[in-house]
Amino acid sequence: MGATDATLRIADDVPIVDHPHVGSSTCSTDHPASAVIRDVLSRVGDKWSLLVVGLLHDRPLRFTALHRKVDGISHRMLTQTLRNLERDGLVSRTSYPEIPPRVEYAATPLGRSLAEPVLGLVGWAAANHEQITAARDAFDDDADGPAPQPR
Amino acid sequence: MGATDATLRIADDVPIVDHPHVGSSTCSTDHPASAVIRDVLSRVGDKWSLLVVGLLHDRPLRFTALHRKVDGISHRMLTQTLRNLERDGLVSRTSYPEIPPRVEYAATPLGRSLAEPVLGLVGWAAANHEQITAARDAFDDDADGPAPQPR
DNA sequence: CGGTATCCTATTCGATACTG
DNA sequence: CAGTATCGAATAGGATACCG
Repeated sequence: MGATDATLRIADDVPIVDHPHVGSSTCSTDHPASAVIRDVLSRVGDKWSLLVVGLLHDRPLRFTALHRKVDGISHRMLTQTLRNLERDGLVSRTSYPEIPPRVEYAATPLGRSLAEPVLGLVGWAAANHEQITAARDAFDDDADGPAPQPR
Repeated sequence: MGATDATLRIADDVPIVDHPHVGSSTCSTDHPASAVIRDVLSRVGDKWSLLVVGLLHDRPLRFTALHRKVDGISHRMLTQTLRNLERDGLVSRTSYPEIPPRVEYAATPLGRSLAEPVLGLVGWAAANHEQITAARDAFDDDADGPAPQPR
C-alpha cells in the first residue's frame, strides 16, 4: 500500500475523519472515498456475495453444499455470485474432472481478509438493530398519526 | 445490547470467527448473521446512503449543499435517500419555516457511529483495490485467451 | 453435479415537470 | 429552496429447461 493514515475525503474537500487504515493508495486521482465506496458496494453490496464469502471463510465447499447452505439463493445467482467472486480473486475454484463432476470453492486469503471489516459492520448492525427498528416504527407511526404532516 | 463476544454463525452451524463486538442481541431466532447481513445491506447497501451519511458526519448540510456535494445524484434520489436515513434514525431533519424554505440535515449519533465500521470496509477496499483489479484483469484475460475454456 | 441460456418480473434509479 | 409525482430505461434476480 502507498500512504497510510491519510485524511479521508468524500467530495471535493470534505474531510471525514482520520483513520489509521485508509490511505489514498492507488486511487490517486479524483475524490478518493466516493469512488472507493462505490467500488466496494458494487463488489460486495449485492444480495449474496458477503454471505458466500462468509460461508467459505473457514472451509472449502462444493457448489451443491453452498446451494444448500445459503437458503433462498437460486441456482443461477449462486453461479453468478461465485463467478464474480472468483473474478475479483476473493474465491478460488477447483474443478476435479471426475464423473460426476466435483467443484470446490474456497475463500482466498484476500477473501478471508474481507471478514474483519465486514464483521465490524455486522457488529454495528447487530448492536444497533434495535435502535433502528425503534426509529423506523416511530417514524412510520406519526407518518399518518398527527395532523396532515406539513413537510 | 444483549450478549457480547459471541461466535458468529452464518448458516445452521457454521462458525465464522469470534469477534468482540458481535452479539446475537435482539435477533434471537433464526441463523443470526445471515439475517443481519441482509439487514445492513438493505439499509445502507444502496447507491447513495453511505455517501450521504459520510458527508453529514462532521457538519449539518442543507439539501442543496448536499446535492452539490454528492455529484451525480438526482434530486429525486437525494430526497429518497434522506427520507430513508431519517426513517432509520441515522439522519435528522430540521426545517426552518422561512421563505425561501431552509432544511438542514445532520447525522445523528447513531449515524455517526456508522462511520467506524464503514471506514473499516473502505480501508479494506483501498488497501486491496490493486490486488482485486489485478485479479480481475487476469481473469478477464484468459477468458478468451487460451484454449476454449473447459468449465 | 455443475453450468449455461432463456424468459419474465420487480426493483432501482435518472429525467423531467410541477407545487408550496 | 425543498419536495412530490410520473415516466421510462436499466438492472437484478427468480424460475425453468437444457447441456456436459
